Order: sequence, then C-alpha cells, then structure tokens
Amino acid sequence: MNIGSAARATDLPRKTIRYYEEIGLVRPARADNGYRDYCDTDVHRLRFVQRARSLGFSIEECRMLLSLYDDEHRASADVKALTLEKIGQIDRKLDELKSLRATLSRLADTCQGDGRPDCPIISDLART
Amino acid sequence: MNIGSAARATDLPRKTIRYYEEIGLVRPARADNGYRDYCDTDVHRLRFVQRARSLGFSIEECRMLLSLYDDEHRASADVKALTLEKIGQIDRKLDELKSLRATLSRLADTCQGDGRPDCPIISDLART
DNA sequence: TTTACGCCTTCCATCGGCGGGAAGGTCAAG
DNA sequence: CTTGACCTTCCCGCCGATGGAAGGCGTAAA
Repeated sequence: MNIGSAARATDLPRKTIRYYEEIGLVRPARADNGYRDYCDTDVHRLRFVQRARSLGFSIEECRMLLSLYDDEHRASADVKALTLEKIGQIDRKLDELKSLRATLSRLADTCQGDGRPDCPIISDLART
Repeated sequence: MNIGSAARATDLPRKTIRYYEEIGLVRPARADNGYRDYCDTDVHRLRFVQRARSLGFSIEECRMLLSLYDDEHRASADVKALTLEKIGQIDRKLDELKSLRATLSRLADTCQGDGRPDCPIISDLART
C-alpha cells in the first residue's frame, strides 16, 4: 500500500506520515521502486497514533503508548498512569485558561467600548 | 540602559528582548559602542508587551495593542473588540479541552489499572 | 600591563508538528 | 509517446522563543 492509500486509510496527511517515519514512529517497508509500502499493521499503528494525537497525547507519549501496545506483558496501570497524567495536564491548562478568561473578562467589562480613547484595558497593560 | 538592566526591569530574558527588536516590536537606540540603549519608554513598552503576552495575546496582537496604545485617537471599542475576540478564542479552547478531558476520563474509569495487560484505553486507541 | 571577569554583539541551530513547494523518478491509461 | 497522477528527497517556513559559539567592550585588581 502506497503512502497515498495509507493517508486515505488513516485520515492523516502524507506529510505527517512521512514525518512519523522520519522520527521513527511508524516505519514502513520499501518497495523495489523506493516507494514506501504500508502493511496492515503499519496502517493500524498510524491510526492508533492518529487517535492518540487527537486525544492530546504528544508525539513522545504516542511513542510510549505504541510500545505499551506492543508489549504483551504490559501492565494496564502504566497506560492508566499516562492517561491520568494527561488529564492532570489538561486540568492545569484549564485552570490557567479560566484565570486568563476571568482577567480579560473583568478588563472588558470596565471598558466602555465606544469611540473615545479612554480605555482601562490599555491603562492596565501600561500600568507602571 | 543596557539590555541586561532592561531585562531585570521588565522581567524578560535578554534573548526575548532581542527577539522583540528583531521582529520590530520594541526598537531601542544604540550607544556608540553598539550596545542597545533602552530608554524609559522602551522599558515601558517592553513591560506592556510582557503583560499582554502573559494575558495570552499573540505577538501580532501585542503589536496591534502597542499601536493602539500609541494612537491618541484610538477608539476604546477597538481594544475591547480585540479583548473579546481573545476571550472567544479562550472559550473555544476551553470547550475543546473539556471534551478531551471527558473522553480521557471515561477511558481511565473503565481501566482497572492493575498489573494485567488488558487495557480498554489501548483497545480503544487500537480499535479498527 | 596584563589578566580576569562580566557584559555586550552577531550569527546559527534547535524545539514541536508539521505544511508548502521545487526538482525529478515511476507507473498506468489512452 | 504523452499525459497526469503518484511517488521520492530536499530545503524553507511557521511561532515564540532559547541555547550556544565566537568575538568585542568595560572595568577593576594584581
């Protein structure tokens, strides 16, 4: 299976698939003409990565998940730990964003938003 | 004022300050020896940018805020619009993260997290 | 005077996670 | 034989810095 078909089968751009090979995430065989040749397992792993990425796992985390996937003797606790760590990261990011939103919202509320130049948002940014 | 002092005064790394000059955000004068020479206004603008960045504004948005800051005839509505747009972006990001969190959380809940290899998280990622 | 040290300069490379596009090889259909 | 779709490698760009090398400048002490 050529890279184009693999791209259609996994819903990943060709560029991304090549990149994943470059960083050693999913390494296809090569046909005699030099074309990448994706077997079912490769496609399966690409889809695995695609899903993990869409869930917010970084490339390195995907690499770990893949190796856990490959490891028949893995402990499900290891996968769960990775997932819980990810949830923790998301929670921290959520807190940060909520705090930012509150600050911006407070600033926006105090601003008339009319044609006059007086603006508490700018004043706040420019405070000494 | 040399870049080191400006860095201390603004709580920005020297590298970042040089970067801001490179992209034309804050352009200091130069002393005879070629050293960057930051006046009070420059330092003030750097702090302005530092605050705007910490509120989640992009570099380009900071550039706009600076030009609004410089414009004595600005309309506060323009600043407010930028801020509201930023709040909208944050809301979209919040929704996305909440959704991700729910998915991961659901997966983690179904996983025993013990020493056995059976793992619904992996199974879900590997589903055909 | 020399040495040491800290600050400054420019330039180049790197990160993540790709995307765009050039230049050229390969393959199947008409 | 040509067309057009596919494939290859290669290099550059994005954002927002950050790290490091190589070398100049400034001051103080030995």
